[in-house]
Amino acid sequence: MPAPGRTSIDAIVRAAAELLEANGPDGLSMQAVGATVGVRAPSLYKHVPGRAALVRLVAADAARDIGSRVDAAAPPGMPPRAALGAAVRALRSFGRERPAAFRLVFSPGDEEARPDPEILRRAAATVLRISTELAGPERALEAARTLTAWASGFVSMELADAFRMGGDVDAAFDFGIERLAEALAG
Amino acid sequence: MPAPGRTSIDAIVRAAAELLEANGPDGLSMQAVGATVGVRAPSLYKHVPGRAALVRLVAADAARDIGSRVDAAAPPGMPPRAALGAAVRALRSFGRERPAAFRLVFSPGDEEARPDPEILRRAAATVLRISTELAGPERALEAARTLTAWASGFVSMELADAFRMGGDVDAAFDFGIERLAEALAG
DNA sequence: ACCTGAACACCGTTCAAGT
DNA sequence: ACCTGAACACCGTTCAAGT
Repeated sequence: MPAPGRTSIDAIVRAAAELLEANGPDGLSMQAVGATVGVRAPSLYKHVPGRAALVRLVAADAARDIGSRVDAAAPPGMPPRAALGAAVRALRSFGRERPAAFRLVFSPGDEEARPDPEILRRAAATVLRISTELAGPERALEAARTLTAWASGFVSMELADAFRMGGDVDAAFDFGIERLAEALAG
Repeated sequence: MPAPGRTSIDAIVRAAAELLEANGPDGLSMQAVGATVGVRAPSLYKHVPGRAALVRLVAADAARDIGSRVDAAAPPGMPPRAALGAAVRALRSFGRERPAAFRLVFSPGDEEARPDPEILRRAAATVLRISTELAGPERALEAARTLTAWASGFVSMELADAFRMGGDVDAAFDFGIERLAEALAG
């Protein structure tokens, strides 16, 4: 009769995500995760191969969440300009709710922390659909890249508190949405 | 007669920047920096208050470098659309030459690693000038934020190897430049 | 004035030993 | 099958002692 197992991979990933959001990347330590789920750090290695893999699992969860939020916000059939706004607003909302998780997904550092890009494929498909409707199939990929670069860059800068010249940041976001929609429609 | 000092703050920052680029953030350890400049790790504390401060000095140097490259690429008097292209191309070049330093400046993580935003002010002024010429004084700030978000987002994604759907990434960059120039000109 | 080794408090990770 | 304490190799940082 094997021991029942005092914790689970789900509880571990959840604890890691909470610690990351509460105390930053350094706060996501194996010892802290263990303490949160009620186990010693070495026991975590029965559930996950190491810290890097755990961080990657957190990132993958976040990427899945982003994907389903973007998909839900901009369902097929929505007029493309409205869909563009809804999709990037969903991304921005996620960034504000879970800034540390957002960084994990979109910050280029930490090679091994990045989730499998496949996970963001559904979100990518939605952005590509919107871009096709706006810019036409010939220019869809370039348009999708322009849109994604702007949206992720804007939210990254906002989270980094990089908008320091005053003014209305919400207005700048709306400005970007409008101008990009026009620009991509060409 | 005081000891001459076997190393210097300049040599330390230079060594830290090289280690960061060569071996990533974890490679920038006090011990490795000490070994590079020919001193034991504790001696570094005579020159710099700690690792976090050292990382910040590396980031500040990188930000200064970005600022002067952008300024030099897009001098006053250049037609605004050409200046826009030149400025963002200079940013992209920097990112490709020093990806780790680019991440230090533009990645939202690592609160304490970010350089004083004041350092990027010259570059910000150049972008704001270009944006004013394109979008007019009323919309200059929004336009500058749109442009900066897109450019930094694009380079970040490129460094993260996030463009995985094939196609020509250079063409997508040029597409972004053209469409943004039109969009900001309104 | 600068540099050193030793020490301290933390990491992540491995592993033999327990249940 | 899972959990543990002990151990190992690393960190950053402090500090008394050397020159």
